[in-house]
Amino acid sequence: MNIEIASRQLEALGNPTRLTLYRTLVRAGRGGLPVGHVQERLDMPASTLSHHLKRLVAAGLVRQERAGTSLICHAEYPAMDALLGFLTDECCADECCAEEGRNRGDA
Amino acid sequence: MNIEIASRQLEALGNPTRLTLYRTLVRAGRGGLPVGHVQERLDMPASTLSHHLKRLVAAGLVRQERAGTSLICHAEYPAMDALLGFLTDECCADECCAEEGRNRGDA
DNA sequence: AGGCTATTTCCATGAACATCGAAATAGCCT
DNA sequence: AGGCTATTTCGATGTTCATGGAAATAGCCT
Repeated sequence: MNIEIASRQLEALGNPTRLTLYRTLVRAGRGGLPVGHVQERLDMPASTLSHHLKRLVAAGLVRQERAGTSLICHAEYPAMDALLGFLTDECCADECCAEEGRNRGDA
Repeated sequence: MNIEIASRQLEALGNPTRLTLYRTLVRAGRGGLPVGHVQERLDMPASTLSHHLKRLVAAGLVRQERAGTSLICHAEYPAMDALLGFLTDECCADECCAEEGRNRGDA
């Protein structure tokens, strides 16, 4: 993980439509969801959805798997974990945070 | 926390310059860092830095405190925690994730 | 092959973003 | 007030993004 990848992933999530889309996939769990199903659920034009989905895939946050004419979309949980870890990673590293109220591990 | 706020915060972090800036503040810990200090450390024009900082403040991820002519910037840790929580929040909610490999609480 | 469904790519348009120099402001100190 | 430092706002420019209709592609099925 590095700044380039992390910022690209955060940017991908930093749009209401895409964040909603991503959360829909996160909620869907490991089974994933076909594109068409997502489209119905979120009620948006197919081309718009496809663009956003492409961004999420390019960022490595979503994986797609073909199943006949449908494409199943899955949230890439490990990627999300890595991203979350990166954000809290070196918290207070320049200060050596020793107080209990605010550490990176808990909460 | 809601989609609007979360996506705004993620968007704020979704830029390499701003993410670097934010991480610098996260590393700095509760003591914070004056704008000028950040500027020297990241070596960027003051106006550019100011714009990015404003975005982070507007997103609620950074707090600023005046100290004489300097402005001390702090990472808002609670906001980060809330955001991170939001991302993993309803993981698999539509599927009832019961397997051990992938839950929202751990890791 | 022909038809059908699912999804993507092409294209265009308006909006928002990133960057940074120059000028303006805020706050101290004498 | 005058001068000094720290930081922000203004203004301008080029870039990227968001959106969605229309056309193209992918993959099945008969």
